[in-house]
Amino acid sequence: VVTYNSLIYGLCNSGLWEEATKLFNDMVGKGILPDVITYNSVVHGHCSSGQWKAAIRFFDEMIERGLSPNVVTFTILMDALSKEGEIREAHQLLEVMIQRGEEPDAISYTALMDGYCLAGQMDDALKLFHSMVSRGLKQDDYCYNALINGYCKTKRLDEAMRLFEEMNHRGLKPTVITYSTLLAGLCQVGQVDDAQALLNEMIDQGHSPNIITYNSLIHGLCNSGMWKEAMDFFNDMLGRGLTPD
RNA sequence: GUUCUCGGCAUCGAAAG
Repeated sequence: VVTYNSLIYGLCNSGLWEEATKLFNDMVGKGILPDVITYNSVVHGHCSSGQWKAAIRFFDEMIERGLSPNVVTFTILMDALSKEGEIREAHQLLEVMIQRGEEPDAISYTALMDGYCLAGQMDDALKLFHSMVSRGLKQDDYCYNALINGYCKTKRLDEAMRLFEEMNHRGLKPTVITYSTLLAGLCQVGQVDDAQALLNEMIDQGHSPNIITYNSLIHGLCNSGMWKEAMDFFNDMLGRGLTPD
């Protein structure tokens, strides 16, 4: 079943549904029953290509076959709902899983928090962030990044920077994603000097800005009409050997 | 050496809705 799971995961991630279905039937024919991981792979594949109906079809089928959705299954669905902006539904799933005795983990919480962050509902996101502690879950760099992104999107750079410092204090290492998020936020509100300083700090800390980092910077600057500064970063990027896309 | 297979965070675009 591990062999089939690996193959089906790969095929679903590439959107090769026909091939995946063939293997799926193949394994059943050989007496190897798809398990919760098989179904999770298929459901996730459909979710990440926006095929919500198909995802639900497999979710239902899985239950019909007597398999219990686990924390990963629920997180896949919550993540998909969050990204679609159906946060109310996503949050309901969190309640459902708790009622069923499936313990949500940090990944589940981040998926839902990200939904609130993308929707700009920062107080709801914060509530979840705090409830992680009461559930004994560790607040990791992923969930800090999601929150920071939310504050950047809502142009509350003070809060975003506060969280950035908090995560440093707690020994969590900011990643290239953390820096890119903040740089984009700073540029969008016109704090170009702060962005420049942070970029320098990032490099000092041994993180190389990538193409997305520069795209974020340039996009933020152009968005606020600062095309000159954007050109500076563009040249900077070329100087670092990055190829614009 | 957290090691058989599944889930969470950043830019833009396309598709879908």
